Amino acid sequence: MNYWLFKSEPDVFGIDHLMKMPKRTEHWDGVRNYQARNMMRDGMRKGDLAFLYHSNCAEPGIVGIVEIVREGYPDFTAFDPDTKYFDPKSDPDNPRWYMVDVKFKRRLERTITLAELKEHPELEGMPLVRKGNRLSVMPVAPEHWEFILGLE
DNA sequence: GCCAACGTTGGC
DNA sequence: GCCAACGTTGGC
Repeated sequence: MNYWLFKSEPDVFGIDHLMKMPKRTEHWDGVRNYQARNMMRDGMRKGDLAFLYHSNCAEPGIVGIVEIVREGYPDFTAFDPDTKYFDPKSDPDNPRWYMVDVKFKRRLERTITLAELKEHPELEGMPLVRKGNRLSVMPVAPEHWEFILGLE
């Protein structure tokens, strides 16, 4: 089992939106970064767990846990000119972008803020706390996963 | 709203 | 293949 982290903007699609979806499940579309794409297409397995992180908001931080319930498949929003994720270079016969389905597992008892995560030398290796990090999907080392849950 | 950091694009 | 220009992300 592997651990991951998904960023989302709570104003666009946050944990409150996910909780209200049918089966509390939604496809994680719109990722348009090759590193992130590779992780969703090749790395994530059914049953893997991931932190849900809220970015671009008053209190950026980890707010909950989701589970991967469907492994990588083509991101169909790339084929639809009516969506803002449309990418004419993604061919349905050779899709450029992939997504997974995630299911709400639980909220954390409190938001573990980015500021707090940065205070712990144990987490220095995390891409999330590195300056200028812009990856919207990233792996979480098991020891970091456990450590963060211990902060809850 | 500012701006640093980053990924992508495209000219050469 | 290099690299400057550009657009975007995201913390503050």
